[in-house]
Amino acid sequence: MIHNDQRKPRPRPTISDVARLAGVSISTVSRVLNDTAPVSPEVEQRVLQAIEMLNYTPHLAARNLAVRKTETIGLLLPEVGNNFFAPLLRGVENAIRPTEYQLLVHASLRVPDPAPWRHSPIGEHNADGMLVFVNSMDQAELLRNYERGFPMVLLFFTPPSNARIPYVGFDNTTGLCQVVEHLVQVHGRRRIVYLRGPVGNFDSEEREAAFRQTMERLGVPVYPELVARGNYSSISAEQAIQELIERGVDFDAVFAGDDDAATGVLAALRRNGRSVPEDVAVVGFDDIPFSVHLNPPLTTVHAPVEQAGYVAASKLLSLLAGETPELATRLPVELVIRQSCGCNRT
Amino acid sequence: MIHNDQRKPRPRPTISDVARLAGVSISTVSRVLNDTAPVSPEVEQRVLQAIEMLNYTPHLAARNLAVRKTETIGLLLPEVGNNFFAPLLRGVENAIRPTEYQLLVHASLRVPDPAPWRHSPIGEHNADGMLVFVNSMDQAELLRNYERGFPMVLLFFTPPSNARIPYVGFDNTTGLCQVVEHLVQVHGRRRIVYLRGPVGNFDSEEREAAFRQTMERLGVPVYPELVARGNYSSISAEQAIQELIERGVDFDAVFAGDDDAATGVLAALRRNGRSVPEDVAVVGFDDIPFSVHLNPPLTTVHAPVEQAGYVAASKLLSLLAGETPELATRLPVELVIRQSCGCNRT
DNA sequence: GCGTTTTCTGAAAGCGCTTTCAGCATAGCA
DNA sequence: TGCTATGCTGAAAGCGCTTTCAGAAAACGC
Repeated sequence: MIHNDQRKPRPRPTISDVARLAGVSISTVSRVLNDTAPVSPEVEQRVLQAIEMLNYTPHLAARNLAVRKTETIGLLLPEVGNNFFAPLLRGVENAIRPTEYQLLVHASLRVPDPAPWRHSPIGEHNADGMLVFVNSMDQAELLRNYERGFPMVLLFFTPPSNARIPYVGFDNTTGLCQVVEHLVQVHGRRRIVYLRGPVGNFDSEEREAAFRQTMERLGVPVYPELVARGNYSSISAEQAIQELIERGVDFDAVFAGDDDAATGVLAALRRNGRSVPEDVAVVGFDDIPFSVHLNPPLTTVHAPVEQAGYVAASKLLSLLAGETPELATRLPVELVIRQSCGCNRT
Repeated sequence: MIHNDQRKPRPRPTISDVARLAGVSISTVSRVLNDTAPVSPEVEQRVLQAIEMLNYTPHLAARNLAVRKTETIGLLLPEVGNNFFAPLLRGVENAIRPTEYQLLVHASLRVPDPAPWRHSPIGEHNADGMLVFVNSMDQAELLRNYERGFPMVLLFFTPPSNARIPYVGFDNTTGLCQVVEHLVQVHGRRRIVYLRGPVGNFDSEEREAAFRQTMERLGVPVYPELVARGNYSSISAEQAIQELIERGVDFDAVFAGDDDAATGVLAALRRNGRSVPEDVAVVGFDDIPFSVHLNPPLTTVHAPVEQAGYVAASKLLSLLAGETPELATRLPVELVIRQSCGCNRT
């Protein structure tokens, strides 16, 4: 027996269908839908019934057009699949849930559009405001949106100096300071390799500055051959360390850039027979859930990613409510000492 | 000096503004925007210039309303923060990128709306089609959408028997069969604890059935005290194992449900002084990126999550193109043998 | 040179909704 | 009883766009 799977072209019911069935005008239907004006109980009942019968759902695009709001906020990401993307999104969702807002996520991967007039895939044409992740929007467009008064909040980078756009990030400086001090003062490491993040990454640069500054303060030289390029990923970190070892460079500790990179560092070290933390101590940044399960458990700096998402979304929400949230939020990070630095050996 | 940050109420330019500035009608502007009809070069030039000057961007909601398409596809998730959510999203994005479609993501967390007429936060009112993750939409609504002919494809669960909705999932049966055989035939384990997934989870149930079936085929009893409740999370798995140990239950292997759970299992085992894999072998499912970095490296079943996202999105896209994609796709999984089962000891 | 295409353009009708405005009862008040 | 509040409802305008339709101008055919 053939199952009848014809796509029934029965069009979705509109507000007029409901109105007709209920024997009222569309204005009245709209009113019971939105509770914007009193409607007599019996009429309301009829309308509700009609809605039920037709299985009617209002068409959001039409409503948006009429009220000139989209009720959605956008989240622009440079890529997707980053390991701390999940907690970030969770934070954003938590902030948004109690509101009427939807979340529109777009991972750009920067494929520039030939048509000059269609700017970002998400912008004031389809969102009331947006969360902009570092490196997901070029500065020109950022500024253009700002000029227009489009509500935005920045994640993990600061706005150009003349634009007063709220942002949230981590207190990279304190975090780096703590972890470096720990390496140097507690464990006496001096030849510390510094694995950079992606070029142009805000956090990465801030962290490097803090690193150099702290090292200087502690009177430990930053050996040029010990700062290597990474991009916050496991493989690139693994390669970088492999290369250092092959080049015969001597080092007794590595700051991996982030925890993802740290796993790569651990792998490379293990493969080359260097023991952690005896031969070389390794520390990360972020404290992703897996760090505790690494071998050895990773000493790292805990960055409250979920909270960052929550705070950023909250800021945007308050912006949308016409308030003016605090401009800058640097979330505190915390050194979490496990074993990869040399502490807590069993 | 006070920076002037007044939100300039200058309204966004509309197509009429462009038309006026260019000295043409809005129809003409629309035509150059969409290239839907020939426009003389000089006029086109004028329009383009006006667009440029006004920094005009078409209002998507209005366009959507007019063309009766939203150009977005929805992704409905039961929660966010799942560890294989990132690769899934990556797959979906990859499939979508070459198209005009946007991605609207919503993590539900099931807070039922009191208003009966506003169904899902994402549906035919704001998307042309959607990807439905297991447990993110109740069956009634699924069916209602299906009746309406709303394009959907299901992720990791099969539709109710009478609904011909495409879906993609993993070949759980083969995967489980392989891993269990490995445990039993290669390593001679017999008292295997089986950690379930969340109740009502499709994959979980399919896997359990396969587990029992394979065990029977191999002539190994499934001890009731060895099947424990988990929910594909590290903590719950840790608790479950802890409890088994405290109850004095004897076992020599554990199938953890998924890799997240496996980390919990490893932690519990380590804490109780059981060595892996000597005392107990542990295996997972999914092969998330971290599995290789666990201690010991986890033997698991590789599930192509990103591919699942890609395939699902492709199916939806073809549905939207009016084609009829293959109904069911079970992606092949593959046993990846590392050390936690007892192989490859150094 | 005149009808006939062909090319380009604008007027206007919608898309499905909200919202103002006015209208009509009915209730309240004197 | 007449008057103004009050409560409820519908007509109609409009949100910013696309798309038919028809008209004007230019190009073509003979």
